[in-house]
Amino acid sequence: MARPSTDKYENQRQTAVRAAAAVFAEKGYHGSSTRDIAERMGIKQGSLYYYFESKEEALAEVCLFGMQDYAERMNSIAASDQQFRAKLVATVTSHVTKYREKNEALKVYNAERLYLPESKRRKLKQLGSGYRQQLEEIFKEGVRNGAIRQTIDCHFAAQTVIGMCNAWGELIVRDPDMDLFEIIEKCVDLLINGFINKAESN
Amino acid sequence: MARPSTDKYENQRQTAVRAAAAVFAEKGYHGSSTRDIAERMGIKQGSLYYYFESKEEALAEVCLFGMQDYAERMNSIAASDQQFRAKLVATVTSHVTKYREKNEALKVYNAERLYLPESKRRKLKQLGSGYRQQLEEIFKEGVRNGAIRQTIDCHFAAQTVIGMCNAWGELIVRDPDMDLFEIIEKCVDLLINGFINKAESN
DNA sequence: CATTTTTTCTATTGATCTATAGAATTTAGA
DNA sequence: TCTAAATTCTATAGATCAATAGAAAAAATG
Repeated sequence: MARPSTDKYENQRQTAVRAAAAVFAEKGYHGSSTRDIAERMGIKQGSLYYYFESKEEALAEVCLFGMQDYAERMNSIAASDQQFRAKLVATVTSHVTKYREKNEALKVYNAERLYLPESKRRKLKQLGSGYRQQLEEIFKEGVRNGAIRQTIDCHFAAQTVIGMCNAWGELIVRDPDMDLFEIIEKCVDLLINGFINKAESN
Repeated sequence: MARPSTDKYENQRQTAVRAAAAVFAEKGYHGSSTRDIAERMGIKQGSLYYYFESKEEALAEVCLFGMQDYAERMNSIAASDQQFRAKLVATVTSHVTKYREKNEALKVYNAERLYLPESKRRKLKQLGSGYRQQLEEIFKEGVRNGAIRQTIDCHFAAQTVIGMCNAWGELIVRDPDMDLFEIIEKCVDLLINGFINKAESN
């Protein structure tokens, strides 16, 4: 039962995680069979259990894979020495770009992670709320140095940015031809300036 | 096989749709069994088929139930004689409030509708894109009469508002204690004004 | 080449699930 | 009350699925 640590094993396991991500993204966790996953990577159903202890473990791995460096990137953005606006651009870019890169895994994280039992979700929760908190800090800093309004609710702001990025991420996954750069630009413009026509504003 | 049209039948069918909505919302379509649904309404698994031809039909009904008057309400908002801002407030209010009212059904519509076959999704698609188009029209009108900037991409704007409302809807469903009014206010404020501190803006 | 380790396969178990058929029960109408 | 219709139940067929055990094949090692 001990896992070999050969190169081939690690490679195949990575392949398995990606295959699971693709299948889960398409059919949902409960709608996918272990047979689907195995077939996608060119092995038989039973052989999959050489790489995963259970289907549930596969889901956990996919979610982690989808979340990981995404959370790490936020760490470096938050710690960086940029202006508020630059940090916001970096956040949205990082978030939305992830959907293009490992599109399936992040989608699975958002849509299916709640089916994991508490024990397997703990680490994910940590990553997720760490992400949100750091984004919140960016907003708090923005308030402090006057980049954004004093009245902004930073918790609300962070949740909204995440929600907006996820919503566009979904659309991006479904339509690979979409222009990422354009979307990022427009999202940031909306977040900073709103839709209002200042010339007419009271 | 013909369906009775007694009051009791209609009532029980409605009960069945709501039960299905609740179960699908909690466990997902594929994660739910017809037994779960039947049990929730206090009948046996087999009896459920007196009200639905198939599990899939149940999903279609739930989605329709979740979308219907939600789309209708948008019709009347778009047709109304209000200013841009009022229409935006009405839209966000209507959208977010729906999540509180029939919370499960709308969540199911968003998360599970793609599992329906084309044939059963056609009507839903119509409702959905009708909704988006009317929201787009509201923005176009706003551009025309100068309420919002000329440079706003109305398609982007509509998608973003929908995405933002859905994201908050999800959070609202998960936390029943959330203050709807506050969220609506903040969403609209963000959409109109952005986060920027105008006093400092260049 | 011989042997050990790694990887994949086959075959199967037991569970669960959708859907159907027909019996039993309840309700409504004459 | 008697009868017909409506509603629910029981029982089961047929299919699929996750997971396991052990054989077979492939790859690595000496």
